[in-house]
Amino acid sequence: MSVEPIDTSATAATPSLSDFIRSIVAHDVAEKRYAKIVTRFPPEPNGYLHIGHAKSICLNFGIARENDGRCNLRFDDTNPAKEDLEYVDAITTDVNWLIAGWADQCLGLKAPGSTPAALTTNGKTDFHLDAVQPAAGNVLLSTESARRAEPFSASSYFDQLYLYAVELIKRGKAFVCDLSPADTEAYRGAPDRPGKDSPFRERSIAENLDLFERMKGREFPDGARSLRAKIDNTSSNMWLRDPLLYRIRHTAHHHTGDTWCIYPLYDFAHCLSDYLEGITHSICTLEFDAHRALYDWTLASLDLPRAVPHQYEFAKLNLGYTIVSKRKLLQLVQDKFVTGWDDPRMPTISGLRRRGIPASALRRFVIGVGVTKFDSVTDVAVFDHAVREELNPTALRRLAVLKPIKLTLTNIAPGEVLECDATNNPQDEAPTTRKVALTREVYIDHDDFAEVPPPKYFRLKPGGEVRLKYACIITCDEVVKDAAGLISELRCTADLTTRSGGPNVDRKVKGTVHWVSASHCIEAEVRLYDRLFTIPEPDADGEFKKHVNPHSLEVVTAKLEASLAGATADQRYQFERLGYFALDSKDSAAGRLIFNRTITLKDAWVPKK
RNA sequence: UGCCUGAUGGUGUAAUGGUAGCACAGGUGACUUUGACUCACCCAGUCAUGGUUCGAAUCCAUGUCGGGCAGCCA
Repeated sequence: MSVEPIDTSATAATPSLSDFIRSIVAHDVAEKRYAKIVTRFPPEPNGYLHIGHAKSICLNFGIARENDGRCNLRFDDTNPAKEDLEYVDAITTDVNWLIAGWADQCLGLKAPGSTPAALTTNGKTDFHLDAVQPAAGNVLLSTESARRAEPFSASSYFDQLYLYAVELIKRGKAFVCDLSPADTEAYRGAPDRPGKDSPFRERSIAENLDLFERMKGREFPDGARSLRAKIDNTSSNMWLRDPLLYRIRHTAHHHTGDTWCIYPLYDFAHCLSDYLEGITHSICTLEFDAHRALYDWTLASLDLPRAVPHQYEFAKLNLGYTIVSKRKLLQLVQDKFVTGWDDPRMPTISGLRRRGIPASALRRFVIGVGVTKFDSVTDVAVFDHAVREELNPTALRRLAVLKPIKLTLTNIAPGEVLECDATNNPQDEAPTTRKVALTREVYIDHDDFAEVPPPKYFRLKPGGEVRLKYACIITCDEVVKDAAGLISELRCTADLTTRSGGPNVDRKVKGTVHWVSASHCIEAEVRLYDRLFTIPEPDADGEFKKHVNPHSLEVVTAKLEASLAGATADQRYQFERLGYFALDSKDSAAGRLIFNRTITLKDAWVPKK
């Protein structure tokens, strides 16, 4: 990794990223092996995208943008039983959001409704589907653009895939098998024990052709027959033991409807989809390593006329205190541990977005962890750091009190309003300010007062002094309690000579606290999120549900400075001394504001309890 | 007990036979009208054992430990 900051913008110079896959690509570029580098991001629409997919997206789109290439968005939709249009839409939105302003110029889409065109290449019949050059900007989201381009999908290759299967049969490399699923499994053997050939393996080509056509013709029920590759049942690689190519599923597909009752399996569909699109580098995660031999076998067996794609594998992302598995995230949704896929506690792209994480922060993080074949667990602190790095320079500073204690400044008259200048962002080169009202009654945060302070406590205590940020230094004269013994009010004196412009403005006190005027504030719901799991590796024992943090969400009614009434969803705020906050894109409404805490500020002070 | 794959500070990574570097975390201090930010300093590593070589994190051998592979999922 280079020492320069990671490039997360569209216009900045290409970052000097280096990893084993980029080295391979660089080598291929140097050798001029391809006219253009083409990668793809191929999610199955059976769930929402998560932070692990973000790594894959940034790898594939990153390689494309660094090499003036293209990255196709393709739905790997070959299993209608698990897939749904809801997921197609959600994934499309997520990908668009993550790459917007960074790599959308490399996004490969196809013409709406298009399928691979038949052509003759090097004297052979060939199929190819090229990408269209879409309009710039929110390509995937506007209906105008959708008329001109749409994501690729394996299901739009079903005709060609069927033809390739027939070709494999004709070449004696595939056969129709009548073994039941259970028998197929039994015949396959085990990793340390060879499998044995199916009794149907030596059927004639003519019979295979006839049976396969009848499979397609809805003649047989689910599971009755399958199309299998004829490879080697004694191979030490299980995926070479006559793997299935097609199975019968009388299930409607979200895209092709009832047109098909046979569907290709991943290993057959994926390599050929890559080929049809002219993919040069097919990048996937480590668990597909064993499949690479089958990927190569399938393409080689068809004797295709164009250059074939190659598969490379990298280690998927693991993050501390987080689950990164679509299947398990689905369980969290179904079992109501969270409110949905886009719950701000979820590591889904939609959840992170809703929590207020900028796309640039997500990119910064996943690019920063690097690409290797080492199965690692990244510390969440690295993610937190990336988020703060993006938010600190851009977030507007605002005053907000999460858990209010009323404080009366006894030397300020009721109704009197003292205007204070508050800085909008001290990180700006020329910071601007706004006015906040200081009045007789204000709120400070519960955590900023201690009747019995721990050692080294800089905040307010009986008889102690503290600065109200942007206002003045105050002294706590009296702690007023209600009948139950709970603190109901703090009576303090304001030293107005310490205000900005006052003679004693430079007087130093150890602590500075945030505050809001009781009469010039608004109320809002604020959702305080904590990590979803209580241990660093929630699924280490396979029981991640037992480690869900029961305190992952705390909802408070906060007091906010009045200017926040005009808060907008795309603006990020730093509530001073508390953290970064964003309006909830789903539940917040004008007049009923709801903020999500994106992340707390780093807090080096740890009181001893 | 088969095959594939991997191992660099606490964590994530860089170094492609030639000075083991960066980031995060942690620690100490400076600064501070955010206990934030920023700055300075500190901390701490090549899985083991052999071999090749003038020289090994890198190449070879053996071992150890980790991950993956037996869906008609992807």
